[in-house]
Amino acid sequence: MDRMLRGALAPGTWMRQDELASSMGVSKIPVREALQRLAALGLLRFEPNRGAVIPALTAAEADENFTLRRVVEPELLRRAIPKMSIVDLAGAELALNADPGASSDIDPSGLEANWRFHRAIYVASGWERGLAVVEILHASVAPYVRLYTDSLGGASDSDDEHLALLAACRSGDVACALDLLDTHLDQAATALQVFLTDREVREDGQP
Amino acid sequence: MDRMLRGALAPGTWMRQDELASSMGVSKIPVREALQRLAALGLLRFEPNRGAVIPALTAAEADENFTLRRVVEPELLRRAIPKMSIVDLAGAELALNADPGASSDIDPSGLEANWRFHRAIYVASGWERGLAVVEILHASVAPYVRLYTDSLGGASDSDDEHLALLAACRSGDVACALDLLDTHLDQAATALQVFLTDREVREDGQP
DNA sequence: GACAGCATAATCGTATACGATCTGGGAATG
DNA sequence: CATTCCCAGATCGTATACGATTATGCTGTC
Repeated sequence: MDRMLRGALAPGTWMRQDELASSMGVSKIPVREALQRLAALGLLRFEPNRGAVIPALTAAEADENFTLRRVVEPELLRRAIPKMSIVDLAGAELALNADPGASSDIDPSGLEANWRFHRAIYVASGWERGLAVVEILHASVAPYVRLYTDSLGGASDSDDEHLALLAACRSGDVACALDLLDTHLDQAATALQVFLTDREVREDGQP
Repeated sequence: MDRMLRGALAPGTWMRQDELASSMGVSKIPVREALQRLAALGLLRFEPNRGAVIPALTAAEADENFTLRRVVEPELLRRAIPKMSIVDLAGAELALNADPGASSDIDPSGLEANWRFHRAIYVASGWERGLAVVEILHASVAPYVRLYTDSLGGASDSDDEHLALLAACRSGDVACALDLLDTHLDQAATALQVFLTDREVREDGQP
């Protein structure tokens, strides 16, 4: 139910309560409560008497987002690696392998699979709060990452980085893993940054 | 309305919906929506058919909490200091001065005032998301900080640290400010840690 | 033809109502 | 006397209903 918003909907979309309610076979009340939860996380914004809308992200906000991820995720990774069991490793590998094959129709860019991979690693850290924070940060940029990933034909080049990261986790090489994660995030951040700044100057031209 | 939960209520307290509703002169529905927002932030937990309860924090979770703050808050501070206007500085000073004099009845430990001070600095960074994250982290440990601060007679010893931090902000000395913040958080973290571990072993004795 | 003004439809936000679930205490039983 | 069962009160979660607010399209006027 909440998963529908993890990057699947475009910014600016209005969440019609009656529509969601009838499509899910419930009344507006549980729908509104779910929307309020998402709004509290910043994935949605309630405007008075107008309902909930998926907010647009400025380039500055995206930059903030990735900077936060680049300070929080290393902490998760650092603590996760020594704790990763064989099952955790297998789970992460599974998330990776599910990626190229069955790029499902609702996730053509493999964005969900990508996040499941990172998540599978981070859960081993035992840091629920930190994982939640990162998950929100990831979700709030997801709509944009999806936009430019879909158009640019997929993020298959980052698969190598994922494999290398998984290998580092397996061998317990924390320093190497942290290094890989940092470049991984850095590349994603710059890619999104050029996409957003392009979009912003384009919109300044014809608002 | 949400402010009632910013550390004012003890863990384990059940949020009775009818009670809140009638005390605020509204029905349960807006109350439930507010509770859902808080639950999304982890400040509350909904248990099926039992309502919302303020969750207890383990020592490990408190440790995670402060570790996150110690990686996020420096980023906020680093970006805030060069941007702080004269109004921002005055706002921070005001929050400090309001602290010792009028320790209000609902905030005997000056915890609210303490947070307003830090917040007044961080808002200058322009990082809304990061500020929100830190605010949640602060709020979720607030009930415990309140417990040991109230009993130990107040955190007047940290006023010096606050003054020094404010001075560093004024002079634009980022390195010094970061150092002060780190020790500030470190002290708070260790104090809470001994309090919680004490509490946990005491509860192990008679569960 | 463009634009202000109004009527109508769509949508939101919340009060009320009601079935479902949980809690606590007393009666019945071994 | 301890234990189990059951019922009444309390509380939750959600469907329905309705006033309030906003969007939309039409009409009349300049």
